Amino acid sequence: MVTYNSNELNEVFKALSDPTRRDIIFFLKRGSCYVSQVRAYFPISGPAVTKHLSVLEHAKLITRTKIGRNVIVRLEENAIEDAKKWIEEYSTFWNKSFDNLDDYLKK
Amino acid sequence: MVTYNSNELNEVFKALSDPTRRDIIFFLKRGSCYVSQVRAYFPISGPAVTKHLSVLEHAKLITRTKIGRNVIVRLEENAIEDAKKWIEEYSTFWNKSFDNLDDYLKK
DNA sequence: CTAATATGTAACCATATGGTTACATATAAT
DNA sequence: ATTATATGTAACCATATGGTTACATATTAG
Repeated sequence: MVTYNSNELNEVFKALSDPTRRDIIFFLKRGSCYVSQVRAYFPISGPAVTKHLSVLEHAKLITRTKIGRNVIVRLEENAIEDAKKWIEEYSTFWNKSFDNLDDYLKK
Repeated sequence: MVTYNSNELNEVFKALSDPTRRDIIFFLKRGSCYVSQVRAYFPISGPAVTKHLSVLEHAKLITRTKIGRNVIVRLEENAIEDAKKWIEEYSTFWNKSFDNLDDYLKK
């Protein structure tokens, strides 16, 4: 079975599958910030935010850097490129995809 | 809380989060086919395939068309565009994202 | 008509997921 | 030194997820 799905890509898509995590990513697009700021912004508990950040970090979509008692969260650009490429590859060949159905419908 | 996540977009990302479903999508890129062909190709039970197809159909990534006792499965292109746009928007502004951190690091 | 084929549904199961509260730890402030 | 703040961990819970087997239904073939 041909698969285009590496473990890394799977982590990225899993991470992107939760709307709160996507919101966190967009929140971070405004700029890097402290975990405390993410916690303040989202209407979920602190530990819930920590979990989401851990998922995002594991997928390499963000990094966490401890500075004193604060932790800076920043976006990391490499990982999402894989997902981007996957989707682009998916849509690039789109219009070539229906030959079989067309053949069928001509019968 | 600003959200860029419509229900539709969420369905798409949820659908894409499973590696088997992504494999099904790539399988269908070869061309539209019968459900039976998808069932034959993937090493999971028939009902498992049916479930995956239902998720993909609900996310509007595929359509199912019943022809006699067969069902033709084909990719549908509109839905994934939303996910593509989301990711593109994410990466478009990437390099502008780190001003806050930069400010911090200059201190 | 009867048998075979294609597909989907029902019921069930183990594990994953996303959330919570309570607590631990480390650093900064007073 | 003591208190307050920032963050993460532990334990737990309800629900979602992806899988299975058994069965139902619809259509085609013999």
